[in-house]
Amino acid sequence: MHNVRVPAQTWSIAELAAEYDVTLRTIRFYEDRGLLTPERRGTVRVYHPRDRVRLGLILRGKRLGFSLDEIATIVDMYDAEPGEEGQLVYLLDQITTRRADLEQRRRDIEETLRELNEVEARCRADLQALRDRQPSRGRQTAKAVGRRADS
Amino acid sequence: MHNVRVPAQTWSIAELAAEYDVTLRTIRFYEDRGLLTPERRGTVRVYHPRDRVRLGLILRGKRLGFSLDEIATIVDMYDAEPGEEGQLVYLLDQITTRRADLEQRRRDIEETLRELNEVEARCRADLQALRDRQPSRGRQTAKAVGRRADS
DNA sequence: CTCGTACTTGACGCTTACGTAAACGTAAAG
DNA sequence: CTTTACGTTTACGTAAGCGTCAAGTACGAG
Repeated sequence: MHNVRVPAQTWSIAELAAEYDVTLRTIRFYEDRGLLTPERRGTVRVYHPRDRVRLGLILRGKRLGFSLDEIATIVDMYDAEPGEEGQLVYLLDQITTRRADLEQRRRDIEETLRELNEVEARCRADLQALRDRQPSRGRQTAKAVGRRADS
Repeated sequence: MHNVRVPAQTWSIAELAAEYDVTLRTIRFYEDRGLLTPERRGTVRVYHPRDRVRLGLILRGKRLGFSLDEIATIVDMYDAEPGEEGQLVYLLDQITTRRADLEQRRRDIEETLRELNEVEARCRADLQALRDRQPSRGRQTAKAVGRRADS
């Protein structure tokens, strides 16, 4: 089985906080919400690789705009034990839901990016026109008409 | 110029709310935050196509997890008048920032989708194994080991 | 022993994005 | 006139996601 027995590194709360650029308060808050479950040595928290990975997932979830509750269900999917059939079916259902959600977001993002490109093009054109025409004073151009969102 | 003079439809607050499936409260709140500026006929709000488009943009922004403040800057970009050079340069800068943000989100989403696919595959495999082996009772399989996020 | 550093648990505060009444206006229908 | 539908403002409530003290514990260095 080639079991290499890597020392299984651990981290303090401050180390994790520094690495992921969050505050101690935040990490403790996530624990309070059941998203992290560090070991306790006496009163002190000791974070294992598992916790570290989960923190990464949590923060990615946050970047995606999920609520902590949603993140909880997602993260728990990642390291769920196989369990019984009902559990597995439920998990598959959750996956379907999440995927639909993410694909909607992706469509939104791509649409927004396309529109940003248009706005940028208009912007550059205006800038160019402005510089061609009047190197010092600005003036309203006729091309500016009809660009507002009132079509 | 082929100016067709379309009647320029308007909507009541309830109509917009129904169409976009939000509450009246929400729409009024967006107005309070300066995101919408409907016409007033007496005391009553009258929404024009421009407002309708903006509401759509706002809601898409929300789906993407932006705050209303962020959404405000985005939406205002869409129907900004050309203005002076400084304005244009600022706008281009904003566009760059937003684009970077959105592209980060897209990467996050794609990574998450890939991982969801993996989880799903494992899940289906477990389910299959469970059904092959024990059509009635569930049992823990050896393949279940080492899947948790503690690698 | 004292200091410094890192950690702990409360507990209160704050912002965002609305929900939820309460109380009132207006205009058409019965 | 009363009801009904639809709209209005004002204002307090709330859940999420932390920030920010305050006060105490634990431990190695000097």
